[in-house]
Parts: sequence; structure tokens; C-alpha cells
Amino acid sequence: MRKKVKLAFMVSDSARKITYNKRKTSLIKKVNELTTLCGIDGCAIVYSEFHSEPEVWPSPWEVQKVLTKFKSYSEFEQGKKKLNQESYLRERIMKSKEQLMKLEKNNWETEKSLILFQCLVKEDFVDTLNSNVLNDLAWEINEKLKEITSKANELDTSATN
Amino acid sequence: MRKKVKLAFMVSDSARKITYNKRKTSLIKKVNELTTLCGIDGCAIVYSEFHSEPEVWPSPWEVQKVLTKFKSYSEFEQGKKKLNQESYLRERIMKSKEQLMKLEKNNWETEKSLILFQCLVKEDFVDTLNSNVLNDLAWEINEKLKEITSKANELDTSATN
DNA sequence: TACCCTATTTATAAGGG
DNA sequence: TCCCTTATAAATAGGGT
Repeated sequence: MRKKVKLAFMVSDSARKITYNKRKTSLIKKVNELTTLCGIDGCAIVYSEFHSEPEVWPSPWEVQKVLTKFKSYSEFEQGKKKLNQESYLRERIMKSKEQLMKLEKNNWETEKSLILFQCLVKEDFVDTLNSNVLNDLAWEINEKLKEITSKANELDTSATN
Repeated sequence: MRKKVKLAFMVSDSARKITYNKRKTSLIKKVNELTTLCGIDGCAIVYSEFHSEPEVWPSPWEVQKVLTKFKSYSEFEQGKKKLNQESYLRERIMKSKEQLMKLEKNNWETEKSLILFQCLVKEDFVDTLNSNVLNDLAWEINEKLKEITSKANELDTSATN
């Protein structure tokens, strides 16, 4: 019992729900601790089959504030979105490689799967560069988050008073 | 050494950065595990003084997909926003009560103050329903409930020991 | 179904290089 | 600053009620 669980979809509905509730609770606690200890902004959003609404931390309004911030960042970076995506993937690949090197001495099987993972990431990267879906998504998010911005400003104002 | 850390802003820059990197890494790992094990969508977004860019999980594009979903949800619920806030506040109050009941056996003084707090929250809540400053009060209530939550967490922890 | 109980696993604060 | 180690704290899988 209490054995290490393999990181894969849990087939049993009941077990999955139990572990979902446990881990969701812990995750939210962790986000709370991280933001408190480090004095930073952060949020977590989770959609499950167990709730019709998304479960978020902190409150939905706080999350919207964080999303507004994320939007601002995206807006600022919009002009070089693809470049950013490239950088991000390069970073991911590099980190995978670093991880791979660390594991080399210890675990050959893991190493092989990481190499495979790197190849997959690279393929995704190519697909992404040729897709214009992202821009549409970005525009949609932009429009919607304008509403969120004014909402967040209201909350900011009230917080200051 | 290795003592339990108080849940509060870490004043030391170096220690804060160390703990930030450790906890951010673990948090992302946890989001990964949760979404994989339960087959659900989820994301985490963190802004820190240590990175000019927000740090997210999973990739920025996946996060945007999740945000789009969140946006859709907000849109759908827009017409009954106030009702949602009401539901949310009711839920939060109920959760505080549950937590409070769990703590009853352990700490009477804290219990009293929490009960008082709940009354205050309830009054605010009633006002909220009849007021056009819904958002302001909601924010305040949320802040209060966060205090209660962290207080309750502390007590939970100390009760366990 | 949801809670409670513990053996294990995992996370992490300190300390050292 | 970053990485490694290790003792302690926290999370959690599986089982019981």
C-alpha cells in the first residue's frame, strides 16, 4: 500500500475524484504559500469533470487581476510572439537536455524517453509557427480582458481606500 | 534547522529567491501531476520580481487556451454575475464554517473570534446584496475570509502537532 | 460518498561547496 | 548564485468507517 503512483490518467472514477480533491486542495494551498512567502502575484485555474465552474485561487476577482496582468504582458510581446514562442521552446528543449544530462549517469530508460520528448517538442514547435489560430485566440482574449481590466481597476480603487 | 516556516513574507532577499525557485518548481510539478492524473485542464501563472516575464504552466499557448475557457465561462455567467458572487461568498462562508467546526474541539478563544468574524461577514453580505458597491464589499469580504483561512490553516497545523 | 488514519513518498529549509 | 545534501515537515495513496 501507499505505493508510488505512476504519473498517468487514473482510470478509476472514484479514485480519480478522491485524488483530484486531495491534490487540488494541496495545490491551492501551495499557491497561497508561494504568493504569501514571496509577496508576488499568482493564480491557479483548474477545470474538472467534478465541477461545472472552474476552480480557482485566489478569488475569481483576484484571478482576473492576474489574468489582466498576463494579458498586458502578452500585448506587449504581441509583436514578437512567434519569436517568444521560439525562445520558449528553445528554453524547454535546453532544460530537457540539461535534465537529460543529469540523468545520464543514472537511468538509461528515462534518458531514452526524454530524447523522444525532445523530438515531440520540436515538432510541436514547427506546427505552432505555421498556425494563425493563436492570433485569433489572442485577439479574443484581448477583447474580453478589457472588461476584466476595468473590473480589476474598480477593485484596485476600493482596495486603496 | 529545517524548522517549520511561518507563513509570511520572507524579508531576506536571498532566502526569498531560493524559496521562490524551489516552490515554483514544485508548484508547476504539482499542476502537471494533477492535470495528468485526473485528465483535466489547468494552469498556473506566477509573477515574481525575479523574472520580467510571467512564469506559467503549461506552455504559454496552453495557458491561453485555459484562459479562453475561463473567459467563456465568465462571458456565459456575465448576466448573473452578482448571483455568482453571491454563490461564491456563500460557499466561502460555508467553508469557513466547516473549517471552524473542525477546529472547535481545539481552540475556544479562536473559535469565538471567528464566530464574531462570521457575523460581520454575514452583515456585509446582506448589505452587498442591496448595494451598488457590490464589488468593493466583495473584495473586503474576500480579504477577511483569506485571513480566516490562513488562520484556520495555522490552527489546523498546530492542532496536528 | 465523504471523512479519517498512517505508512510512504515528496517537498523543502538550512547548511556547505 | 547555483547545486548538492540531509533532517524535518508536508502531501498523499490506500484502506477503513
